[in-house]
Amino acid sequence: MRYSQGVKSYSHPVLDEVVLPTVMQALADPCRVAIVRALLLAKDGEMACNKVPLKVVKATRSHHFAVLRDAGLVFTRIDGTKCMTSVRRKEFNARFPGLLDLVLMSDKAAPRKKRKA
Amino acid sequence: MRYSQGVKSYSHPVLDEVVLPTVMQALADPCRVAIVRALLLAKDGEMACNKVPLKVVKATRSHHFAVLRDAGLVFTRIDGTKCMTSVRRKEFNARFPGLLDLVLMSDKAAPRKKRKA
DNA sequence: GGTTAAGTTCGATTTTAATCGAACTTATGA
DNA sequence: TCATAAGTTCGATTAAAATCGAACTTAACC
Repeated sequence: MRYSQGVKSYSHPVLDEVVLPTVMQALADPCRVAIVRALLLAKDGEMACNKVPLKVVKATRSHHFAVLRDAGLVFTRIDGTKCMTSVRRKEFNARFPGLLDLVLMSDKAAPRKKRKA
Repeated sequence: MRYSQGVKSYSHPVLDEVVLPTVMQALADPCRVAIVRALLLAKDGEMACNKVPLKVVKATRSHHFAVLRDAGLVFTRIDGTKCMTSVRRKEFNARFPGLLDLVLMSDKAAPRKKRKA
């Protein structure tokens, strides 16, 4: 299981190496859009994974945060037993201008995509 | 199979009813990003599905165009035996400002997303 | 040391998406 | 009318993602 390190750590990609489809992929899930929105709206700009209101269990939640991290969207720092996550605003805006604004203004619910008959 | 209608027709969603994750989903596939880029760069702004260079067969191609159509990204009109597709630029820019610009500037190849070990 | 709180990882299952071949429609043009 | 070109739809297969429960780590606190 590789917990061998003394301290757990997260790795964050360099944004220049993140490509568009990866980011789109990350934001294709309503759950993750909700996370990013919550973080953007959070005072202090960060929030414990635990505190973001979601209807999924811990494991799934952890997974979604990892996807967002890998897509360069968020930064996570360790704070005792909890981990505080924030949106990499400045960097991300520089790399993908306008995207975060779209997330911010997307307030609607996100029904599962469905083709018409 | 429902080919009963005299003339084949496409339905295009009203953009206000398209939500962000649906669009993101549509653009999460490298193949589809390539299509949108090609259309944006095409002279006359439109192109026959057939003409967009892709490494997939007809059926798959048709599928990708349908996904883009359902996400409100493109408009398809019938022209004899072929169908000309164009990006719904104005409308789409009004609904999701900046997104098309991102697609346009994304020139890199799009490797399949992969988590680090 | 024991307990709890917060996350992570694994393994398995289910869901959703991508892909293709084959059979089909439709319009065009010889 | 027959053939062809351009797409679509179906059915099946494969490949990714989402989701969960359970076992685990790590830090904090008593």
